[in-house]
Amino acid sequence: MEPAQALRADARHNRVRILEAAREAFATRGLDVPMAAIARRAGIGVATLYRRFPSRESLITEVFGDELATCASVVDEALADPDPWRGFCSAIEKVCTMQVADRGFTDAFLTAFPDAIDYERTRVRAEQGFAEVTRRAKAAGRLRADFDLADLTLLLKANCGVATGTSEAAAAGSRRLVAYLLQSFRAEHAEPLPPAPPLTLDFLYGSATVR
Amino acid sequence: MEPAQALRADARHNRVRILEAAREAFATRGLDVPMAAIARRAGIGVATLYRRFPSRESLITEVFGDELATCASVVDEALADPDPWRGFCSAIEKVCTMQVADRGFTDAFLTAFPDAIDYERTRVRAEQGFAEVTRRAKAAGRLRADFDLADLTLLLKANCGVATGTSEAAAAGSRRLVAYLLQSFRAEHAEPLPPAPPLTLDFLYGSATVR
DNA sequence: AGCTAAGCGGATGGGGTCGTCCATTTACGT
DNA sequence: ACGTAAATGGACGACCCCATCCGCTTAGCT
Repeated sequence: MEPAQALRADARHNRVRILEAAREAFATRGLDVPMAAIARRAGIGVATLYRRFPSRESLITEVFGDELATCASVVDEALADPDPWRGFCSAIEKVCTMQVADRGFTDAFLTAFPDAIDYERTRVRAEQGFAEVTRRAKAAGRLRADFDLADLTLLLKANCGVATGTSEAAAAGSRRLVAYLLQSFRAEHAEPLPPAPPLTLDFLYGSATVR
Repeated sequence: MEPAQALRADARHNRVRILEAAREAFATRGLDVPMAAIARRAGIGVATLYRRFPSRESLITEVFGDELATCASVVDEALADPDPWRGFCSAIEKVCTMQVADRGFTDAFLTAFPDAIDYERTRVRAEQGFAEVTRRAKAAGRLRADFDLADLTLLLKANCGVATGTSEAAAAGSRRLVAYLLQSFRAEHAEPLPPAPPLTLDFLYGSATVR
């Protein structure tokens, strides 16, 4: 993942400064913050930034690799919870909180990364873990049987819509939305639903691609 | 609203072509489609566009005035329905469908218009009408008592998040989200919720302002 | 038909971002 | 201490978008 071995000491140092700056910048200004702004915040020149990360995408991938890993660990925690339903709920709540806190993270979920292998690998791992959480929660009779994995995407995208701005109000909105939806996800009193959207790429990512 | 009287015939003609082109462009490409693209689609020069609508905002206001009026009439239909709950549900379903069909409409809901009076007036009218729908649905014992008007905004914003792209999948997602939420809104089996977000401006509009 | 003001659209300047090039600086092995 | 290759950063050209200016065209009245 990191060919950062052969780098000279100063280059290695700058590399982490770039990543810190990018994380901050993405979090507060979203994914399309100018590259120059990131460079300035890191206290380096634009050229250095471009040499280290040839495309904006590679930078994003690197930055959100960590946060995606956090997602995966959230799923692992959910799997470790003896109560499948509680695990299910807290996993969703945690991820949604992360989304609200970080605007770039929100965007990253909506954006297609044609060739970010590591990224995609972790994502798939988290997804499969969550599928297992789902399976258990259904088996325990707490999660409605017609819950579809696409409903997770649905919830995340809905949460994205609520998470505009980083204000406290957005956080409150997100909490409430999640509470509403979790209530609907419960097996008790479940009523028929329209079919889940197919989990195609253009639903996952809208039609957005990073430039 | 329309000082289009004193215009020469050709100018009047071009004005409607601009509006048509703008409606299409906003619907398919979102609110920040280049002005030049609108002009080209309308088959006129940029200058003409700017003379007729000095700011992008004035154009948006004009274009979405109609659609907002449709919203208001949707609310009126809901008020006319003898069954308050059915009115409540169908109003929400209709507006959400509109949002999915028109990307610009979605954006318009998220964007602040500091001085679009007509626009704002209609919006307030629709909002008050919906408040009445809400009151009746609660009185009929169908809508949960702790439903807050901010929950409508919450739902609309959530729906915006789902409505990226104009694909059929987005429509299916929206329908399912709405079904989930309407189920949670029902009075029966309602459970405690975290507090509703305050209906402040920065929640309504994120921190977005049209440029 | 002819006049005039309204209307038109291309060209243009100003601002902003992207991504590269190259002269200069700096780390690090000897 | 010194030489070399790695690393740096500012300047630059290309592109895109906004919004205005100005010389030309045309509708509509008499």
